[in-house]
Order: sequence, then structure tokens, then C-alpha cells
Amino acid sequence: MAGRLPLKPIATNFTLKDHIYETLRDAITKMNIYDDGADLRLDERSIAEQLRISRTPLREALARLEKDGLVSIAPRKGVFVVRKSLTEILEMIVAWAALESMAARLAATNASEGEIRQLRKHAMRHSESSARADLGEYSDANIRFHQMILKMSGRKLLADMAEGLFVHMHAIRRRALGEGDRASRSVVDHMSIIEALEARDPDFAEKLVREHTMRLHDHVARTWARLEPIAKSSSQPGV
Amino acid sequence: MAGRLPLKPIATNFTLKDHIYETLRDAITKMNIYDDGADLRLDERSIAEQLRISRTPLREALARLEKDGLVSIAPRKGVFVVRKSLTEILEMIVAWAALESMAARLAATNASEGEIRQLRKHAMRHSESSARADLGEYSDANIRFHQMILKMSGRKLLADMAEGLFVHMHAIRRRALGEGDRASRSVVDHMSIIEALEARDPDFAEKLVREHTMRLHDHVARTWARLEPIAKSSSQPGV
DNA sequence: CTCTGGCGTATGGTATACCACAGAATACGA
DNA sequence: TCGTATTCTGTGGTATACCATACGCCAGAG
Repeated sequence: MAGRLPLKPIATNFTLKDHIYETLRDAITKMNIYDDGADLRLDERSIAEQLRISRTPLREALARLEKDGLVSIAPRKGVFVVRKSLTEILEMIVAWAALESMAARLAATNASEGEIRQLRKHAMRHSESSARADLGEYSDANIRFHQMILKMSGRKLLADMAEGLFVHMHAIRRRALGEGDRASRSVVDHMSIIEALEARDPDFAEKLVREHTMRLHDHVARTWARLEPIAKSSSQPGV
Repeated sequence: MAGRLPLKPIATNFTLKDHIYETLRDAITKMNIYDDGADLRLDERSIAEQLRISRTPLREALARLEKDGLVSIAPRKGVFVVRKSLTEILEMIVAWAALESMAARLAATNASEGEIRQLRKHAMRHSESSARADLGEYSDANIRFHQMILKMSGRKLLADMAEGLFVHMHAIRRRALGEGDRASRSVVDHMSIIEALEARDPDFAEKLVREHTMRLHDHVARTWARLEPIAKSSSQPGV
């Protein structure tokens, strides 16, 4: 067997519908849904033509996107990208806070020293980007920080459920960035969280994470209240 | 306009695929997945024939079930009802604890007096069924109790996400019932939770709900550890 | 000018036919 | 008899054709 090519089994469980799903999901999360003139309409036939595939797998992909809450399918009317209302955005933040604070609680007990060390390293490496007001980079690092906590809980499901929320938050985050001094406040919060984890204090870690995220919640609620009319101005078909 | 017929809009958004989805979901949650000889295989063609519909809408329904995590679709191999592993079950309980404890926290502040009163009434009405060891009824009342708390948070998303977990727990709960004196312990816990809500104490309400659910978690982890080999004995295709 | 009714077009919904692959049964050679 | 190649069948994957409805458009009546 010496010298055999190091071939790994090719992924046979990758079908067209999966490709399409990924493609569309990325495209949707990247597009700026909340631009006033945004095209929220998705035409099955034209998309199928663009991707050079038939409507059948495309429709299965759309069905999945609908379950994700990214699009809404109105029978005989059309497929539309969903524009989340302020209320829905706030509820997503609450749910996220619930999941991540539980994750922090568990991480305080379960995470290895190495993981915590890595978390601290990550936070310190990127703390300066917030000072530099390099918000693009800081935003990515920020997301990563929270994902690390989710992962450190050792519960994959928590991370997965939160991931489903993150997808929606993408377009939101773009707007939240750089409002007030949120970035620098964020750095401080993160450090406290790390310290609580290092101290192996579940209650405190949970509390800090929850309050950290709920501060974002309150900020959005306060700041965007007047934007709501804009957000729901254009036609949004019922879910 | 006087005397106009009180017509409400006809539900036009109910398609075959929706019917099929509901039908299959109910059927799956009701079947005893964990019976050793259970038929986990779903045949597209035979189901389509039974339901007198074509495969197309059926497949869209199956796609949705797959996203729910109820079935697993293996390309060119088959569609299978997913049998959750002990680890996955435990993670679902943790996630549920996270969501409901957050809901309790919010409910302590937001719930109306009337809602709390209703919760107490519900709990007291059904407390006796646990004493009577009428576990079928108590189980239903128990679920309802938790759903009420979720709802009292005023955050629909929390309830929806938890609902997705409940679906999976159905088959599980059947096994957990009546092990030890869990039922009577449950009644006591519920009363404490209600008192915390009545006292408008968010921290305490959260803590009680979390610990209540995590007790179920620990119980399942302890009791079912030896059952795990059975649960994963039969062929379970990868997710 | 306005309202109403019918018609045409565009869209998603459904049915059906065919394809590609997995896996078992089978045939064949050593 | 055993092992290997091969064929055959069943499964989900994909493409395509057709159907039913939503909705804009326009003609004609009032």
C-alpha cells in the first residue's frame, strides 16, 4: 500500500440542492436587505436560469431558506427575502443572550485552561482594532469571541442554534457598528467575562454575558426605535 | 356597510406541502422511535402513493422535516427518521433550560397579574394528577406549564425555538415519566417558580426554572446512561 | 370620469418521466 | 469453494411540462 495517493472519500452527500442552499444563503446574508430600494423579490425561473439548473432543486433550497426565516414564500405570489421587524430583531438578541449566557455558565466549569487562554489571547489581539476604530475587523473578532464561548460550553446544539440567529444579525450588525462608544465598552465587557471564566465562576460568567448582550438589546431598542417605520415601509408579505 | 357578512379571509396559503408536512410531523412524533424494531425508513414513493399525491410536494415536506432534525436524507440511500443520541437529548434539555430560564426572567417583570394568576390556577388544578400517578395527564399539564412561562415572557421567538425542541422530546418524555418521584418533586418546583414570579424576582425565577430543568437533565444523564448502547444499536445514518 | 367585468400574463404548485448512483443478487473464473 | 466482476433493481436527484391562481390591463357600460 506504500505510495498510495492520499485520497479521502469524496463527499457523496453533496447535492445540487445543498450547493444552491449555501449559495443563496450567502447571497442573501451579504445583500443589504434594509436598503430602501433593495430587491426583495426572488424569481424562481430566472434564478434557475442563472444557476443553470432546473427549478426542482432550487425550490427545495428555497424551502429550507424559508424554514430558516430568511425568505417567505407566498403561494402564487412570489418568494421574498424577509425583512425583520425591530421587534423580531430584539427577540433574536434576547434568544441569543439566553443561549450564550447558558454557554458561559457551562464554559466556566467545563472549558479547559487552554481554551480560556486562547480566548484571552484572541480578545487581547483584537482589542486594539476597536481603539483604531477599525470596526470591520473588530466586528469579525467580536463575533468570533462569542462563538468561542458558545463552543467552550461543549454543547454543539447551543452553538448551532445561535448560529441560526447570527445569520440574521449580519445585516443588522452593519448598522449597529460604531454607534456611540459601544466598541470600547465591548472590550471592557469581554475582559470581565474572561476573568469570570478564569475564576471558574459560573453564576458571574452567566450574568456578565447576559448583561453584555442585553446592553446591545437596549441600545438597539433605543437607537432604532425611530427607524422602525422605515424598515417596515416597503411591502413585506406576511410570514 | 351595515349587515355585511362577517367573512374572514380564506386561508389561501395552505398548500399540499404544508398539509403533508404537518401530517408527517405528527406521525413521526407520535411513533415510538425508540422501539427496537421500529421502522425508521421512509419510502418516498410509497408515502406519495398512500397520500395520493406526487413526490414533488412530498419531497419539499421532507426537506423541511430534515431541517427540523426529525429525518435525515441520505442521497441515493434513503430517508430515515432520526433517532437522537443521549448526548443530543441532553443538549436539547440544556438549550431548553437556557430559553425557559430567560423567559422566566422576563416574565417576572413583564407578565400581567392575570397571567400569573392563571399559571397558578393551572398548576394547582393539575397538581393532584401527579399524586394520583395519572402520569399521562400530568405530563400534558407539565408541558403546558412550561409553555405558559415561555409565552409570559412576551417573546414569541423564545416560545417558537423551545417548541422545536419539544417536538423531539415527545418520544423521550414517554420514557422519563414515572421514574422515581420526579412527578411530586416537579409539583413542588413549580410552586416555587410561581412564587418567584409573584414576587417579581427575575433572578430567582430564572434560577429556579434553570435548576428545575437541569434536574431533569441530570436525571436523564444518570438514568439513561446504560440505555445509550441500545439507542444507537440499530443503523442510524449520519446527519 | 369611474367602476366593473373579462382577459392575458406571470408566478408558484404539482405531476411525471428520466437519470445516476448504491447495494444486493448473481454469474463466472480461479 | 471462494472471491471477484457484473448485472439488476430500487432509491433519491433532476429536468420538464402543465395547472391554477393572482393581478395588472383594458374595454365598455353607466
